Amino acid sequence: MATATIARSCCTPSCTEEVARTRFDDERLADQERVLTAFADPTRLRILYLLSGHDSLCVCEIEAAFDLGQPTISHHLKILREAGIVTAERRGTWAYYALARPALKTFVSGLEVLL
Amino acid sequence: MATATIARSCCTPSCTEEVARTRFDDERLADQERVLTAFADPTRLRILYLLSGHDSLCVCEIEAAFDLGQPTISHHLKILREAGIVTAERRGTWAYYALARPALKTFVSGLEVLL
DNA sequence: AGGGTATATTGATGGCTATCAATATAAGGA
DNA sequence: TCCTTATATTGATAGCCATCAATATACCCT
Repeated sequence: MATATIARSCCTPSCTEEVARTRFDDERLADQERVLTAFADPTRLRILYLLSGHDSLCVCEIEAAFDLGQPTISHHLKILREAGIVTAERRGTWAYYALARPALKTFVSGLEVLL
Repeated sequence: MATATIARSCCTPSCTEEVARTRFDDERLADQERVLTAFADPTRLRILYLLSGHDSLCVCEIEAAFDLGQPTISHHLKILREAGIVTAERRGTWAYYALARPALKTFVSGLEVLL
């Protein structure tokens, strides 16, 4: 019967070396991180859910769903815009926001490579 | 020929009212937000990518892939653990981390309802 | 042109968090 | 038991960001 060998290092040297040498695709990760940061806020996540139930919504309607000042909502919409996951269209005095579904789909697919 | 009517409000009253009345599933959203917050950090995102390429990794190996102190990596691993997207197993002196793939899958599916 | 409404921007501020240094805990070997 | 190594926790701090008040801009109507 073989005696159980006690490991004297946590992993094989080759694995340790390979992990230590890992280089990341920084540009791709920066994009992904921008979207993730846009998602990772209670208000913005709720805005996205709001938009998912409608073709598009006017800013004043979005405002009405929250107990937050108008500049705050405008700030969040800007972050969502800059992350590329919502679109904004001006019609007269009003601005209409909608999900950028293709970009969202790309983003979710990007996460799936982790699985 | 019909004269173009100028809108005097941004949307239909019924839509505006419905949006204003929107109630969110706060508990579900809190879970989702915890995972999103765990994702939305450069170091943690990279840790997840590292883990995705291996069955499991020892903490000291993860440390070696970053220019950060050991307590900082330990802090990030804790956040990932508490979000439920990685698992930790102690074997002797070492701790091995791995992706919690089922939880990740659930999370990604949760995002897909937005599409 | 002037006034009113909708949205965006700016500036200030409090709270959160990524990081580190120091310390604590856990486990194994002598 | 003592020492060493691996990991976790604690405490302190600097930088970031969500929020608001004030202001600016854009657009429409008269």
